[in-house]
Amino acid sequence: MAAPASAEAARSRPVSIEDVAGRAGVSTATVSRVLNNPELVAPATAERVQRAIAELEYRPNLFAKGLMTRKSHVLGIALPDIYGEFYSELLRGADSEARRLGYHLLVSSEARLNGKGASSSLAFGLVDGLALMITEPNDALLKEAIRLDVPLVVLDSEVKGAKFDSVVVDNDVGTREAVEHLLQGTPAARCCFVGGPKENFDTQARVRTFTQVLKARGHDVKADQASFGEYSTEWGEKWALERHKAGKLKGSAVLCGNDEIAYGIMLVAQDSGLSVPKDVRLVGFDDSRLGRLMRPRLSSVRMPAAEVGAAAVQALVMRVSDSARAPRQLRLATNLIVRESSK
Amino acid sequence: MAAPASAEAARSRPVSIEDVAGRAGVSTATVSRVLNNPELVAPATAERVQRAIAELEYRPNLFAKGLMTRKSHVLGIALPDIYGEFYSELLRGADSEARRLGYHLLVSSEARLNGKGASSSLAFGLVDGLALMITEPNDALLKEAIRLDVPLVVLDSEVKGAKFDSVVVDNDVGTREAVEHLLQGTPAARCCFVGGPKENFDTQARVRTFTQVLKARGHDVKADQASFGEYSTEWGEKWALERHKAGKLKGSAVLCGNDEIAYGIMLVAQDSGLSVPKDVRLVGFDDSRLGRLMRPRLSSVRMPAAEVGAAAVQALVMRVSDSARAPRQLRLATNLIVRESSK
DNA sequence: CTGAAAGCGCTTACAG
DNA sequence: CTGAAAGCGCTTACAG
Repeated sequence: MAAPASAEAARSRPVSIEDVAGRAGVSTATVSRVLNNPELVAPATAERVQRAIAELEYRPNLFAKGLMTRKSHVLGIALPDIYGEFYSELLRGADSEARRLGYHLLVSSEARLNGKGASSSLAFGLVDGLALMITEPNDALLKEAIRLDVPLVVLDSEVKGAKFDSVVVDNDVGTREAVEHLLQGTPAARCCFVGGPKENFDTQARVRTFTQVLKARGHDVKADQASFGEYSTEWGEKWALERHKAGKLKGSAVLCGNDEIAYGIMLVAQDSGLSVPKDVRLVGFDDSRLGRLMRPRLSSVRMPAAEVGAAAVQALVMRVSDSARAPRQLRLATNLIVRESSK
Repeated sequence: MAAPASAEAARSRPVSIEDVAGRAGVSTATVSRVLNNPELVAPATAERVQRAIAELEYRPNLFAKGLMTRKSHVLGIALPDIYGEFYSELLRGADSEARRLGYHLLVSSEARLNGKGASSSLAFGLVDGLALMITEPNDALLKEAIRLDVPLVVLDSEVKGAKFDSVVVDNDVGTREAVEHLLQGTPAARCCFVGGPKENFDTQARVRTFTQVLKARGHDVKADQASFGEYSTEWGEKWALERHKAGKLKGSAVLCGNDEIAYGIMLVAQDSGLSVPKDVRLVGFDDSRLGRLMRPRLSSVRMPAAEVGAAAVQALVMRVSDSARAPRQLRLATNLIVRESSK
């Protein structure tokens, strides 16, 4: 009564539920029940079916299943880019949470909708829900996502009064901690913010808080105290070089848009014979591995990247089972981690 | 004759091909042809159908489609981990190639099959093919992948006489270049290899070449010339510290398993008052961003990560359309990039 | 506890 | 060039 060595290889088409039913001497309905609602089936019958499944190495056709259930157990996640630790961490957090909940992740790493709009980067099908990260204004992309008509959670971008969930990082807390930390020991007039792209939501939130905190101390932020560029070491170097030429680098305390920018500034400072943190105090953003590798070690505002990914997946899964659920805005805190670069 | 504002929202179930057929006054077969083989349909008819599709905002049900075509246009990619630039780059390369070819990527970032085997991390369904990265011996995982019975391409791992495609990096070329480069200026007895985990396929390939090249110069590699640990800065620091204590760091030329290890060694060397490259010459592996950020800038062997990802996707897509295709082994070259750390 | 049968939304010979 | 109809492999009321 042993099964043929390779049941499946012998036939032309894959083993179907019908084959299993035949072998177990039951109807396909019963096989289906064994798979999905075993409590409805008599133990003895169930066991017979299970044996047939094992012997035939049956694996359900998920297309047929999805056609009935309208569920794929696949979630889409669309990121503007996949580079850098933040995205890796976010993806990892999302993936492990998805796995835990019985889902898989369909990843798009270039969801940018480059101008033309034609590139329909979200041409997902088969997904039960979509997590979309939007870091800069991009209405076209958001509209496209909404048109997909699946549960949607937007990351990093706040849309007031939206009909979908969102998960954002609360830049405010961490930024405030960082600025107040820098203010201890450096006068407000010598504190600077060196951010990423001006349109970037995070950059905007951070500079806003930076400005507020200084203002609360009675200091109006001057034009040259807040600069915008990109999230790169090069931009940090450029800023530091100019600042140094103007004779204003020494004595500054700088909050950087990310750790790479901080690294660029640190390199220039050190090359110029300035000591970090004695002459220049530095705080980065992201708490990346890079920051821990620098010497002096970089103080940095931690972003809960993995948590963002996991929260997005959770929100999506909740909504899949309860589409009436009220839209939720989740805000995850950031926090300052002080290391040597700003002591 | 304008379409209702929101055709889909009005009904309970989504728009189907039947709705489109009704509106355009044709059969569902014709609608299907317009979608998949427009050249079989009269232009006037096709246009009428297209209009109906647009008005109703029809989007095909991919489950039903897949049930017939047995194609999802989704490719699985399973990595042991998702951390680090190598994986990010690989994923990015794979994703953009997939997009170009009309596919999507289902990503699993923890394909490790931790001992128990139970964790069936490859529980992919719905995929047309699977790219699986295996960096250390893991027969259970490979077997599981084979049992999935979809086109398979294995990354980073060579399986002789296998029935599936594989894409590997040719460590040999780059390693050879690197060792010969170090040998110019440093005697063979003072050249070292500091690798990652001993079981790691890349580590093994590299130490093999390292040994061969030295042997070709008439030098037998001593036990303390090749060390194994992990791919981390900490391991690099540990190695360098011990080596320094033994008074043997100065004058060494070190080929490191990755850039992080190199960074750890560089930190210790500099802290010990040794100059890189004057007292210690360093070459890393991966040509990561980190390497370019270090000062002195790190020489490194470039790994074509994005190309590996893209090649994997290509192989899979080819095999999806031609399952009779003979298994191919693709080997992508590595190359040394000399910067300041080994001059 | 189990089965017969309808139905999910497509594609594709087969006829015309 | 187009349509009627079968069929892909499941799930799920509905009966019994």
